[in-house]
Amino acid sequence: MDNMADTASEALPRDFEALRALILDRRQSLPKRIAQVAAYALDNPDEIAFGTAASIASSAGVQPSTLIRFAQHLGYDGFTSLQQVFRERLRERTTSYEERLTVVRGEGDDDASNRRIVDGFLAAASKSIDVMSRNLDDETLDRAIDLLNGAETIYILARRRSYPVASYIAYALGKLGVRSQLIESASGLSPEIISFATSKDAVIAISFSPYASATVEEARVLSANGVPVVAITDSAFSPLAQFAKVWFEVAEADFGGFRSLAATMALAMGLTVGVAELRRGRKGKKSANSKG
Amino acid sequence: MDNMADTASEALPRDFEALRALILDRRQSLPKRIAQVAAYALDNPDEIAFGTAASIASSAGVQPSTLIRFAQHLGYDGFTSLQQVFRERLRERTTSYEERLTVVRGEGDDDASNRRIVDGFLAAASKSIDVMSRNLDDETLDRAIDLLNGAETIYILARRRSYPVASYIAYALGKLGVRSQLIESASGLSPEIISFATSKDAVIAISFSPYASATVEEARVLSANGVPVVAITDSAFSPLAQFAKVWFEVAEADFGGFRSLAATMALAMGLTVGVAELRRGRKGKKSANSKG
DNA sequence: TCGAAAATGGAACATACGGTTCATTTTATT
DNA sequence: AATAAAATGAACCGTATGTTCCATTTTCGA
Repeated sequence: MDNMADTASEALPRDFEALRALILDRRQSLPKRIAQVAAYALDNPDEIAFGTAASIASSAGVQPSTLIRFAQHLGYDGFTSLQQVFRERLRERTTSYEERLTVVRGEGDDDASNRRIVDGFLAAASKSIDVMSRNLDDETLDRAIDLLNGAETIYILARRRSYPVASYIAYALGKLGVRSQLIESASGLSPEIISFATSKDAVIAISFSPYASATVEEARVLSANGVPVVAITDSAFSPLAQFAKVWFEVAEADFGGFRSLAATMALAMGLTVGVAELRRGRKGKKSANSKG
Repeated sequence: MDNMADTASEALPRDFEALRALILDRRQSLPKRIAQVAAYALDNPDEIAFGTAASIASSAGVQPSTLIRFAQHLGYDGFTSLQQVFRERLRERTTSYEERLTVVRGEGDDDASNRRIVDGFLAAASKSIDVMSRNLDDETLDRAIDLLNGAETIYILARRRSYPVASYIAYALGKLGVRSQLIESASGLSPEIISFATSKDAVIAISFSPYASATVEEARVLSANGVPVVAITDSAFSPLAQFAKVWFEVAEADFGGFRSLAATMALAMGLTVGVAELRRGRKGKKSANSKG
């Protein structure tokens, strides 16, 4: 009773993240069964949101009364008010874009068609991000960044649709103090620039079907010259995948024939900043992060 | 009883989308109060998921018993089983990126730090898209596209961080057969190119704080020469907003000092494709709305 | 206009729910 | 080892919930 008085003085978490932090903070000081509930709650928040005290208790392997004690330990006056927080969490999640889109499609056929177009691109971007978030392989990423970290100059190879990504990488690397060279067609100097690259350098090549022949050819030459290639492409059958030491398969959703660049952009920024981080501070091995 | 027997032969929707389709299908044949509930349910699915029969009925302006009748009309044996579908819908939504991020941060502090960086950019992109989806104004969008539709040549103005967007717009407009001119610093010919623009043309100018002086200056000159400007920027106080006939405020989330481009990209593609659609087929005025 | 059938409102009902209480077990302290 | 304090389990209780039932109103066809 008294030991929960001081905690009641702090405002009770009304949102899930704060509650989560509170639970993790108290984890050590909770009684065994209560801690068991706490762990279950953080692992199965949806169950807490929808289940009944009895069903949750059964799933968590405790008595229903323990749930109430758990809530009271945290300062809530009962299980119900704790449950509200878990429900709010689900409420606040914004509607997914897929869902929103189908809604939009169903209504007004003619008007707001411009809005529908933008929504389409937003949905494509969102989906692409979602897919990448699930499919990206940590180890591939680490290898790519290690490889790029060792390079004196990073050459960036991309044409047409992929070019915006390349220009963003070049911009970011420049801001981060990493030497880089963007290969673009306009200057007409691509062959000369490429001939400077050595095995001490590295290449980021970006190309999606239908693959720009210039990008493929240049990647081939560079690879043959011993310059390691990191490729971002859309398929294992991509010509780029053959020449690459490390390659990422990125599945971008499309809308109206134009594929999103959102996932590729995020990956590109990840590579860029990852290299920059390695070079200052996190040098070599990754370690010594203080806390979360 | 009998008229719902044949519907019971079809499997009952267990997921929300199927339920939604079923309701829309039956909409016409439902009694007035039941239809009222049906409309409320589709408009406030979260309320159905979390509320009690009494609270929902009150919000929808009907008796609790009507809710049960509604569920039974659809073939469910009661309100509770219908509610399950609305709850499943919330359960199935994939975890949001914000949430996923905090989880990642909490666990393994040392390893997978590269992954954390990419996740950060994915989260920033996702958030930006989310915000745009909520804040984008349909009327502004329509005005911008109408304005661009009237242009002989579309000039695209952007430097530094915004340049990737500009290059993508130029690429897309080219593919769609819309005449455009990308203004870039490299050529050193910006002033000459700009001097060709007339009031029959239009400009898309993109700049975020800290605003590239070249972009601002060129937008000023073009605007003074009577060339209408569509601006994409980050604040009402942006210098670009002053010169623009139409301007969009885009709030991009950032990670590690680098702001996302995801929302800006989607908007840019929307403008681009919107104009192209207007020019072929949907030509000129938007009208002829058939229904609501 | 009349009558039957469907729809609706509202009260009554059974029960499943969260919360409380108390006996028992476990833990900590001296 | 003895005792006090905390934690736990399990039965109990009041209430709020979903559901059912019935009287009334509305709708539709003859």
